[in-house]
Amino acid sequence: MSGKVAARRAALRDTLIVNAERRIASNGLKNLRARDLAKDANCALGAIYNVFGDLDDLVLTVNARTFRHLGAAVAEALSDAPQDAHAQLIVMSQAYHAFAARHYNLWRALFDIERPPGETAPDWYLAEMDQLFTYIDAPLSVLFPDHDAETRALLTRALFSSVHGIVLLGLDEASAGVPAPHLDKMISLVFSHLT
Amino acid sequence: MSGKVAARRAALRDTLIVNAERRIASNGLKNLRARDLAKDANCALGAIYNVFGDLDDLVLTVNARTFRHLGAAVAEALSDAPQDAHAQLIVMSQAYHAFAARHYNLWRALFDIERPPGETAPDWYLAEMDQLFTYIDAPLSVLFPDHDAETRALLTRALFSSVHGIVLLGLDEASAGVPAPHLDKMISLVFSHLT
DNA sequence: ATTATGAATTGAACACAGTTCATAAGGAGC
DNA sequence: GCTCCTTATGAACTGTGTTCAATTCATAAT
Repeated sequence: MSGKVAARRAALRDTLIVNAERRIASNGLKNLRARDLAKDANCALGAIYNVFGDLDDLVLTVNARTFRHLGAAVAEALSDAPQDAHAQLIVMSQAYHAFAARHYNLWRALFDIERPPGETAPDWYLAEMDQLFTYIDAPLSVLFPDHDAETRALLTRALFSSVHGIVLLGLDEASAGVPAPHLDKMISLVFSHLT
Repeated sequence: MSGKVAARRAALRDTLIVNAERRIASNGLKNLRARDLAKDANCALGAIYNVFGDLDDLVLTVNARTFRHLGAAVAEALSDAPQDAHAQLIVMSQAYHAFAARHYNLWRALFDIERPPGETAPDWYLAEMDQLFTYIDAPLSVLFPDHDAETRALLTRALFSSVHGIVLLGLDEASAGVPAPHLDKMISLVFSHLT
């Protein structure tokens, strides 16, 4: 049975992912320690590097999960939303806010991990991003049927970035610290003025 | 002459600030090294800690300068702007974009430094932020005279955060990477739809 | 001038990360 | 059971920020 090794490695991989996710969620990305993970998984320190290239690889794997969950949360909110295009944009954005607030450290890890210079984001990241853009693009087509595709693509990006910025600064307790209902109002304010 | 020591320390302080700023600007915050700074300043490693509590203290000092320059850039753009409220919002935002692009690493350092948990942002940070909010508030008062003060304050925050988000994601080459003219168009798109 | 005293400076040492790699342990094929 | 190759191990290596005992220096008293 030569799959013995593979199975053990796969199990270790899962254990590491689960524990890394738990540790990031509760203590934040910057408090993630290789030695803690090894203890969690009852494995040698070096074993982590048999399964992942380095810690960033592991974090990136956690991030892929997080981004999927984020996409799912937005999609679910959208599926329950009314037909009104404005309402859809607001519901999605508030779902983004809710996810970011609920899983703050995991959400931050999506953007706080830094890539070596010149390296591009992983494919799943760009794909998940595109998916979010697609959700936004539909109601925008309804609201602004006269825009050409490129302009609408820019507006889509711009509005996603806007919501991201509002949530990012709004959830940063130390600098801005806005209560959740205010954040939701800020989101709806921006979209309600969008004509 | 007891000012001898104080003068030497003040000189070292300045030297460290200037070199830290240069190093952050060219290599980014995460490549700033205490030992490099000591070599730059021809001082002992420990001398840094006679003058600053820790490296974060030094970076915070650099950040204060950067934030002042940022505020000045926005103010200057505003002073050259037309009377039209929409135009003012766009000009300021594009000035923000221009500053962030021109001094990318210094601008990132403003937000990438992390504070100990529970610690609030320094006063100069909040004050500089308020100043930016004030610039935004004026044209918004013209555009939306019917909003009460609190709603307008939320809209101000929301729009600042929006621009920040657009610039933040737009300048992140690895993930989004939007050319500068597109970024400016995204900014003007958002504001041109604001009614 | 000389010396005595305490403050300021120094840089080797410390603590603590991620990562590596010589060695040990384990499994596959005969 | 034996051999050989793969895999796992964790002590050691490298590179950080920070500290602090030892030293140097500035000031004032004599």
